Amino acid sequence: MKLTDAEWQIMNCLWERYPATARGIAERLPKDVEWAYTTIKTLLTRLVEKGAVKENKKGNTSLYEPLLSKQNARRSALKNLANQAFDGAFGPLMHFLIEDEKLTDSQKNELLKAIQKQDKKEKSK
Amino acid sequence: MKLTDAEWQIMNCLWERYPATARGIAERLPKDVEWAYTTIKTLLTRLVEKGAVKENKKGNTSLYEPLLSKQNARRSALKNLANQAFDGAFGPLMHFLIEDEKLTDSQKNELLKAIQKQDKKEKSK
DNA sequence: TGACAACTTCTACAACTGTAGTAGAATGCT
DNA sequence: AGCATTCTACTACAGTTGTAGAAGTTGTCA
Repeated sequence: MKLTDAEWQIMNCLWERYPATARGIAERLPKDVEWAYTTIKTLLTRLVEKGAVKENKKGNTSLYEPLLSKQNARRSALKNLANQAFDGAFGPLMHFLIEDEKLTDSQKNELLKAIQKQDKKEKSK
Repeated sequence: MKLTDAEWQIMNCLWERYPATARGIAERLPKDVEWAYTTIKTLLTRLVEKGAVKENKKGNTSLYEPLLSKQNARRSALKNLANQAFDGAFGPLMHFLIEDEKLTDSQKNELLKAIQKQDKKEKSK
């Protein structure tokens, strides 16, 4: 499932807390995003049509909650990027990240630990 | 600079070898991409307008070459993804990759080495 | 030199995206 | 009950993207 830029904004708010009303989402959008209320509704409607969000009419007002998990959305986005820009493989992608982006020492340590931990879990299986 | 899906296809061919003609690019497109020749031309024109590609009319035929480097295109794409889906930070992105994607042992080793190497370079600066 | 091939530029057009207005229904306050 | 507020559903509309046809121009080979 592929999300557009605007849809990511909405989903990010929704994942942060749900069920949520359109109004609630409006309030949790980043300060610099100034969308008309109806814009948010439109986006939500599209997300419902896509099956990324569930809508629950509660009397007068709709409550929304994600069907697509953040996990999965991230996975798709990364997969997509890997395909487009890294020959479909994650290895080169990570490589690029490590070489290109400046990591602080603590970030590096954290990564090392993460890799090792993941390693151990793997072994114990 | 943001590239669309179709534009990535073109750019990938162009980075692989340039200067290149539209015909040449057509030939190097993945087998499953079957675009009319004019489709490729349209995309190239748009890329030129965007400033991602330079066009060089050689008599009857145009030669194209990238102005946008692969490096930079990748950087932008990653930055964009990080912003959208990982609160703008690369740390969590990498973390996600490491935890979520199954790495083979050798991939892990390679990463460890890469991190360490990068570390050393950093120190020696 | 004429005909076919290969190029180029223009135009087209539907689907998707970003962004929002309008009108009518439901709710709430006095 | 009546008016203001707040929702919702529907419509709109320009810009971007994917995809390509048409028509004119240049090159090439017999």
